[in-house]
Amino acid sequence: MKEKIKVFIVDDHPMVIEGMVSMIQKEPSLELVGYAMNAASCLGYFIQHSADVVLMDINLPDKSGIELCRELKERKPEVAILAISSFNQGSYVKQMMEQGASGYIFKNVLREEFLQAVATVANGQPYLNFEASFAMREEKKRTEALPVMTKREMEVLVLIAAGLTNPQIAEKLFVSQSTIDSHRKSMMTKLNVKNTAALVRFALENKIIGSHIQ
Amino acid sequence: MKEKIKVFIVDDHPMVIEGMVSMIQKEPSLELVGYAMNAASCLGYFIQHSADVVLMDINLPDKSGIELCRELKERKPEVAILAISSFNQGSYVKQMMEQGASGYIFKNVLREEFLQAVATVANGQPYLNFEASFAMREEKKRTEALPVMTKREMEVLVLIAAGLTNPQIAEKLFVSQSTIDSHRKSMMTKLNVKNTAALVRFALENKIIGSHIQ
DNA sequence: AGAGTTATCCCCTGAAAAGGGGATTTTAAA
DNA sequence: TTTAAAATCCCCTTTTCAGGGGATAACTCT
Repeated sequence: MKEKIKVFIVDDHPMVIEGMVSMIQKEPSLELVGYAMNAASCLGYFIQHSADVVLMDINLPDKSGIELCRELKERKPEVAILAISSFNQGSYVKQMMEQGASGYIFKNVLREEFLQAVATVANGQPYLNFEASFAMREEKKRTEALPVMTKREMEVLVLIAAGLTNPQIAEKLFVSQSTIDSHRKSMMTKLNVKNTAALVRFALENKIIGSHIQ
Repeated sequence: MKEKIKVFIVDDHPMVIEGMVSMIQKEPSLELVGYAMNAASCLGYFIQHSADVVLMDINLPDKSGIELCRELKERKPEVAILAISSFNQGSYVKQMMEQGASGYIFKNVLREEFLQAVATVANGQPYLNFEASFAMREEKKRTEALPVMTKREMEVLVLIAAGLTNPQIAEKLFVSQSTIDSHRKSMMTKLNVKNTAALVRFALENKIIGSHIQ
């Protein structure tokens, strides 16, 4: 008889853990070796123990799944990581895969697909469910379509969105108004917009600049 | 012996359903009478059957939990609804409670609290977990601190953020430029900002206007 | 060493926005 | 039915923005 696949869970939702545990226990080919509700205790577990597959939520209380994925892979490259996210978080798929995850599924997958995904990544192959690969393609399209802003342009854009005028920005960055004006013009040309309003909106919607509510 | 509490689940995540089912089955005072993965089949169930408590996810594929809550309460006012949300959705707490939900908990509650919540709402009392009531207070503070925009001002703000100039907006709304100018001024006064950039940013961050990526 | 990009600076013009002031009518609420 | 708020319009001035046209040093990549 084949060895059972050793599974470890990191998720901060007891309900989801309970659900995954229940699915795993009903499946003879899988064996639950432990679970954690935050990144720290997950890393703690892997100091002395190991597993074949880690089911990893991308939203954790102490650090992001992306960060945890990177750290775990650094220490335990042989462990396959299957990222599990709530939907509407498609933008993380690309990042997780880049950090070494073997697979990515959404929490709304059916039982069968979930088991399939675990088996696939345990076998060393990648697995993305339909929505995840769709989200990844969309994300790629989106970022590729995005004009490249230079460092300086970003700085200026942030200050524009903060409500500063060109003269104020010029003063803050110790350059002349003409310079700020040039940056502004080149950004408007790149983004194909005609005024400040559209510029700010574009920047916020595409997360070129972070939006923090005061 | 007391009657068991009849529980129905609506959630589109099989993992979460599995988790809740598992918790319910381990608890002798609870009885699972069915589950649905979308709003339509939930409403379908309640045509012929009933339950004491409905565990309702606020993110459903076919309609929002807020809408489903309203409809279900309309037809079955005697059923207690316990809303269950992923975190970072605190803004929905207030709306759900207004639509007749008896309680609201986040998916990261512990098993004990989950069972406590079910028992409480089944008993006719409201139940909010700590995070939910905190989120509700925060949401209230946020919206109360927000200056009140009039209908017309909203319309103008949306068009400003869309990148239209005052003359263009005036043409679109069949009023003079002076009118748009007045609206713009009054908004800037209310929001205490000094230019278009800050105006647009404020509007987007406070979801006064919806942000849709093209 | 040369090509391309980035960052800096300048000129010009006309349009739009910012910031004051005030006024009228319509609508909603008390 | 009075009052308050909202929506409409106009005047004024100054500042900033938008859009064209350039130019030059610095840095990066080949």
